[in-house]
Amino acid sequence: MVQFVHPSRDDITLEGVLAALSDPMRLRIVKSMLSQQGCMSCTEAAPCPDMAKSTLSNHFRILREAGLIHTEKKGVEHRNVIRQDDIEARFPGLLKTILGFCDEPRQGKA
Amino acid sequence: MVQFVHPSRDDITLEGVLAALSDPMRLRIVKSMLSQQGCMSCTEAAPCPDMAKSTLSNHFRILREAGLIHTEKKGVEHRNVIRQDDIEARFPGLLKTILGFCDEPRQGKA
DNA sequence: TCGTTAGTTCAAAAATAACGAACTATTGAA
DNA sequence: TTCAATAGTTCGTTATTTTTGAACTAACGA
Repeated sequence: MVQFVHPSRDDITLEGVLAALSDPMRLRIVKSMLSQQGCMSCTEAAPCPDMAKSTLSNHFRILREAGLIHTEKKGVEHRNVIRQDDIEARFPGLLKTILGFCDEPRQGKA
Repeated sequence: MVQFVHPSRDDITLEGVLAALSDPMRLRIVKSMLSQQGCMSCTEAAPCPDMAKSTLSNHFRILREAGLIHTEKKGVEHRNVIRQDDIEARFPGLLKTILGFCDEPRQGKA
């Protein structure tokens, strides 16, 4: 039985959030979850199709333990939601600021 | 003769900046440089005194190559300045947002 | 010139991340 | 109920990144 570890709002740290977002793949995951604004399964939010399941699972665990997403089991899949309110309460504007730049599709040289 | 690699303003990438700032030590370095608002030698900006010189040097190289700091040789030491204008031009508000939260000394459980 | 200081480079050790294989849990169909 | 399929996790190994100490360079001062 899988137990998900979710930090409480106050246990969300800046370094944890930054570390979680410093990975291009995780940045994309969060970005797609933000634009979706609803639950997404791990596979739905996968940043690229050819990523190993275990790697993807690990990325979600890191995002989860950093407090960026909330995961709960729903049937055969896991529903992930971005913890936008908690992060906003903890670090107002941070997510919007970071992901806002991420929205520019490409910047100069690819 | 040491040649420093500094990306031009437009070559500064979000992921590079986030990756550079995702390390607690580098975050502290940048933080102290921001509060100082002037040149700092590597040793002056060292986040902890017991860090190996090579590690410190490596952190500065990462910050430099991410475009966060500018380094130039001045006598026996290296003067590092934060490239605040370039980062602001590239990602307005990012640095202030991120480092602003970093200013809270400690948050809940240490 | 010699010693000291500040920082870099290199190669090896330590820590992290990615992967494939095996596993668990749920669903749906026979 | 049993069997196959699906969605993720966990584990152990490999690959990549970080940290470190040792040796080096460059600038300064006595």
